[in-house]
Amino acid sequence: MTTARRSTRDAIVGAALELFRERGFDGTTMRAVADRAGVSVGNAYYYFSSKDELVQGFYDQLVAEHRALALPAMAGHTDLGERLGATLHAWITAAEPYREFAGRFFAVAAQPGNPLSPFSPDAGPARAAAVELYQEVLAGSRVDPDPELARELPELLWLQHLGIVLFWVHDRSPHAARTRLLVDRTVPIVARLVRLSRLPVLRPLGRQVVDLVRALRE
Amino acid sequence: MTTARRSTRDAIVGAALELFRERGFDGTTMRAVADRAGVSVGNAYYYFSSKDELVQGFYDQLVAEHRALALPAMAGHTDLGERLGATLHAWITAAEPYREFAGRFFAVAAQPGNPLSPFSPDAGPARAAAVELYQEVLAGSRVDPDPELARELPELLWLQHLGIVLFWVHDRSPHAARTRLLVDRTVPIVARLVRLSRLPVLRPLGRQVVDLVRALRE
DNA sequence: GTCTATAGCAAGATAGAC
DNA sequence: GTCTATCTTGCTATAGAC
Repeated sequence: MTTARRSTRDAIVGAALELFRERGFDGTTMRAVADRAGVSVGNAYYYFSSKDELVQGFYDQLVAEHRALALPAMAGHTDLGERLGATLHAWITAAEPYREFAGRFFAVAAQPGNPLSPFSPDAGPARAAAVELYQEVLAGSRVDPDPELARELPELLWLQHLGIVLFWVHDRSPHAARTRLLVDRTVPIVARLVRLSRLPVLRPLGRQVVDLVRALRE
Repeated sequence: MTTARRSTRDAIVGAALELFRERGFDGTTMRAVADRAGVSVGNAYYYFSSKDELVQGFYDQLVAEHRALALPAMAGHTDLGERLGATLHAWITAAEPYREFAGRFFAVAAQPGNPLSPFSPDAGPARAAAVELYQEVLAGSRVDPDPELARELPELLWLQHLGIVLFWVHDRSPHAARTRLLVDRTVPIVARLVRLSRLPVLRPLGRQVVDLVRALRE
């Protein structure tokens, strides 16, 4: 990618992010984005084939900010619940500035076939990075779950993360207070389940969960 | 509501559903809907103030069909897993004809603030009806869960339903085979959890779940 | 209160010249 | 790669018929 291409592209993404924050997603026109970026509408479409695609820039930034916040936040903690809570709260903090239009964005991302969808093949690397973060959450904690379950746990925690995000998208409370409440109440449940997974009565349950995850991955 | 009003409305919804199936949601223009319904564009907007609102017709129809399929399918069964599985499979069957555009539709519905969102106040009645169906699933089954948990169980099962729907939306496998697999694997897990909820080791967990649901309802 | 017809705007997206 | 001009379509407005 030439530097000219790179800088035009960056200018468009930058203008779009500014405008999304100022006026929200719907309030931002492609004309306005092109204007602020100093290019023509046609040129903006040369780089991004739709308005929806513009939010890829937002997405990349958010993932990076989340990681940057989460790693130091859980450093020093060894309790799974604490690490998990720190990671999820870090996400809420990182996403806060984008609340106004993030709802719209995630609705776009949730569309099947959309490259931004966390389940789309295009999102493979981003998804792997997210799962890896939860691997780190687990690695630093002194837990001893059922070994079979342990292998699927990062992915399961990432699924929990997605659920929290989905809730957040619909959360209209100030400072996402309800989502933070959800995190605080959900994390102990998950931590407890992981702890109990070694219990003989729960072993079959754990196996069923593992089988489920594996069956769907094929 | 006069019969004239009713039939015009039905004509518009019918035309929209036909076109959605033929060309998808995006491929269907309001002009085409009005054309096929034999009304003017202005009249279509008189009944439905936006294109999104047209899918309310689809939604209503789907809910009715689901109920009509689910009730006989679980009749005669008393095992919670069987009843739950029958209900969820019934939904997949009812939704099958709309697979092509349903993804787009649910993406619209998932947008916060959208009246079609299952969490919006406008959707209160529809949501209550859905939760009630799961009350019936439970009522006809011989299970004896922890009593506190039992009161929140219909809502929790409805949440499971939403999760399945979310998966289905992204499921591209023929005849939604993967979603059916998910149902078959998830249902025993849920049924087992409900059964185990009386166990002393699991009581605190059940309480945490109940507290969570109640805290978020406020 | 229900409906037609038509004109027109705003904004997402495209075509084709350079 | 970039532009200008144009198209498309969701949606609104208006004026009037019954």
